[in-house]
Amino acid sequence: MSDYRPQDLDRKWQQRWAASRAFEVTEDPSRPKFYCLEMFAYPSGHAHVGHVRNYIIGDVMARTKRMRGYNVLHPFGWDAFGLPAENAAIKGGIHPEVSTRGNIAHMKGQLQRLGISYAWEREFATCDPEYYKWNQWLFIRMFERGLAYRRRSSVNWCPSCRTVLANEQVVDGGCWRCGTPVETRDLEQWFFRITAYADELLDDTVALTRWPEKVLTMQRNWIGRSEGARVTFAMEGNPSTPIEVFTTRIDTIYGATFVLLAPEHPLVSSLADASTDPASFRRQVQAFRAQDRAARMSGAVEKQGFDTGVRAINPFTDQPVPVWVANFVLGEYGTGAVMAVPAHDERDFEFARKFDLPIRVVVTPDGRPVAADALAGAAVAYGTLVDSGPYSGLPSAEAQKRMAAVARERGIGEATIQYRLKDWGISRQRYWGTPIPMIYCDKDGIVPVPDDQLPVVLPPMAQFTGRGDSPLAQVPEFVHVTCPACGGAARRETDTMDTFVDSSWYFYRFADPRNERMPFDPARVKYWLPVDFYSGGVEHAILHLIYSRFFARVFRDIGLVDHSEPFSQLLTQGMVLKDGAVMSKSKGNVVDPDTMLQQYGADALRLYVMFVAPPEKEVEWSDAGLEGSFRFLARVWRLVDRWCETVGGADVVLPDAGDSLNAAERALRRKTHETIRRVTADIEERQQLNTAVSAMMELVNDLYAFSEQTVTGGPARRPDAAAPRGGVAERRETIGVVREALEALVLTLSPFAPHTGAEMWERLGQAVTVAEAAWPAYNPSVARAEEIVVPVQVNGKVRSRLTVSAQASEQELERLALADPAVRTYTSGKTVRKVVVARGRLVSVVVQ
RNA sequence: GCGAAAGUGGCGGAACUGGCAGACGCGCCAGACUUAGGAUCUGGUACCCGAGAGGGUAUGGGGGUUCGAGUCCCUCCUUUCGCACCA
Repeated sequence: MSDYRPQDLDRKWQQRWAASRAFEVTEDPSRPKFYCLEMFAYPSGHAHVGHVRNYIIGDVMARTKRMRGYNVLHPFGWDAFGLPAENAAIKGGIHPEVSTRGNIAHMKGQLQRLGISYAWEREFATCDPEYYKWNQWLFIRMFERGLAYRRRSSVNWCPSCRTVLANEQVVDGGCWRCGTPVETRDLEQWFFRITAYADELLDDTVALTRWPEKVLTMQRNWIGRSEGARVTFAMEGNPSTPIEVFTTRIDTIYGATFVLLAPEHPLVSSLADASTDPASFRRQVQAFRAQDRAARMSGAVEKQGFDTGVRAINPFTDQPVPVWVANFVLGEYGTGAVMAVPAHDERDFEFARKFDLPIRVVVTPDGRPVAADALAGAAVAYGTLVDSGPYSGLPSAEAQKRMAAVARERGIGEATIQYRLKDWGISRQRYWGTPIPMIYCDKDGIVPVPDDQLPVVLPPMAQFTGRGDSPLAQVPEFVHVTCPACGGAARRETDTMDTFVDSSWYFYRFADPRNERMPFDPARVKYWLPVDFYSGGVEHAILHLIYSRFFARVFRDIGLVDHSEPFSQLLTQGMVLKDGAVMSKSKGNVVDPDTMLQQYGADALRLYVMFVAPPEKEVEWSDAGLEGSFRFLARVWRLVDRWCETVGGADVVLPDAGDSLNAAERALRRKTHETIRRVTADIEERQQLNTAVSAMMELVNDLYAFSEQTVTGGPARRPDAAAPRGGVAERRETIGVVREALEALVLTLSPFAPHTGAEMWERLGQAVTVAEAAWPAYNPSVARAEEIVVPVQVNGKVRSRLTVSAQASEQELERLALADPAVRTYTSGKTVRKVVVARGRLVSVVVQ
């Protein structure tokens, strides 16, 4: 008799795995590979059970695939650069390097105590110069290809702290530290030309069949491709400054009765100068620009605008139309100017009604004119053109083609495609990130750092003041450099890269994490990639996953990889809530895995988190549920404890056809194989890990019932009493069947509960460890039931059940059903209209 | 507002291709074993009527297709998530 003491098992097996480097792998062309990856972690200090759920999901997959014969790569690392560490340094004076390394050490310990089967030999952190060197290398390759470029762009600026703020440091429009309202400043910054891949990133989403549709939809919306046309409106009396607009509805251009400019539009400034009251003009523009930041968050912003006093010429009607500045027109999208067609656009309609601007109906459902006064709202549907000169009578789609073609002939526009996706601004005026490897020379301009001088290492910094722009600009030894081209005095770029750069290719590095000559060896990446199973939070549905898809294409075009999509299958795991809210330190509702481990061991926690709900679903944490999983493991433990001696040394070969088995033995055997089938499919095909666990629970329940029936004493009725420990009355067949069941159970359970599984496997007398053991084989002929129960419905209600051979024919079933006494009480005196037989499932009788 | 997903016992959730709704677990009730049990084992547990056998009603509401609907179609309601003036 031995008690279930999971803490001892955790320690024992974790030590063994570490000592034998059990989960390290090498490329092996003779075996199918499986690259299982969970999104790496930001080392915040402590992992809570919400984070940990993701690692457990991945670990169940990895361990299962290993047992299924795959060569499994299951690595882990740290997304270690980022703002929180730097903020902490500003507040508390601890250098980011120090706090980050400390946090990594602690979290690594947490994951190891959970028994996650990582190839720790491959671990790295993005703040390792050996890693970020290759960020810099890749940046230079992108610069060479025109994929990295520099332009002016605005940043958040706190006038009080005199520093640049990241978006997440702007809280309710104010600075995170002092609350001062944030201003906008224009700085020269670096961008990645992701828009060059917009079409490809969009089109290829259809090939991602193993991604959640939700994520693909979000990505498609993010890219936001829209087909339309650019059209030029000349300025009345000033042909040198035309206004270009983008529209998806050129078919409605005869209804364009005014033009709207974004407050940021380049023309606005000169229009202000020319206006009758430049000061008031500018004041209004400034007010609109300020709205963007603060008002946008606080709900619906009312549409506002004012007349610039100038007019533009509608190039199709040749009529002058007023030009207004409007707060709802976006400066960054399209051309920053729109033609307003109030009759056919809701926003324009609202605006026109508010400011009493003219409305012209130019598209109607049937081609018959409609008075503008009759409109209750904008008519946005396609239809037939009216009052549109030579285009009247054409359907919208046809008109769009012809009008775009005519615009092109006349040199006033053309059909074009517009994206919502913008180029990726990667400059960060921060310390704790990858230095951008560029040098500015008065003579040679922008010069990349030569490859052989990489990495550009972050200089140690004594003090973090949180003032000024880029912290690196305050380190003279870092800034002053000689120009690689002319050898003269030059200065370094002092911005660092967005940390999303780090996370956009780390999954390649895991294939070859110590390479000193290249970001990775293409041959190794060719073997391991793409990632077969990638899991992480939905919060990365857009940015991380789209940037990674972008980087994969860049690597492909550089010639380092031969695929376009880095992740074959994506699983977005749901969050773990506590008291109905996401766990967070500030809310004080964090469930610490270590506390749970001390009480119940790693396996109970792992099992519970897998059992409570399907992986994608959000779940509410429950201590009672965890307790239940612990009880289940103890129940399995007692079962194995009771049988291990009997079964351990036994060598019983079960016949394929179970002729010599009695009914109970055959039933147990059937259950065993049915369980293998269900668990395997639930893990591999459906990733429905909760039902895999319940299938195993059913088998355990059956094993208890079986022991109860067939063996005196029962398995654990009296764990403390000197109950006979097997070997008494058992038939060889019984032992064989139980042994098969227990082995299947322990094997299928071990990905979920690896420590308990390994120990029980050992106790069952197995020579190899459970992690190396082969997954149990499913035998369909054993799993098939000989006898089945078929319900019989009369007019849709179940009235009887037939116990028949599984081979019973449809005719047989119909005959038996109609002859059944219970059925006859409902059919007697009535006419049987119809009998439907679903073989093996059900008989449905219709009477009248 | 637009888009997507989801609504099943007291709770978490099952139900694979349209075929016995509620697997499995939690909780609760009872029994056994016990000095004791918050351990363990066994049984019960959707709701209503009925002593019982049994009957009826149930998968957010309403309608439809079908021998048969949690599952498919239409419509409405609610919740969650995403996008939120993208012209």
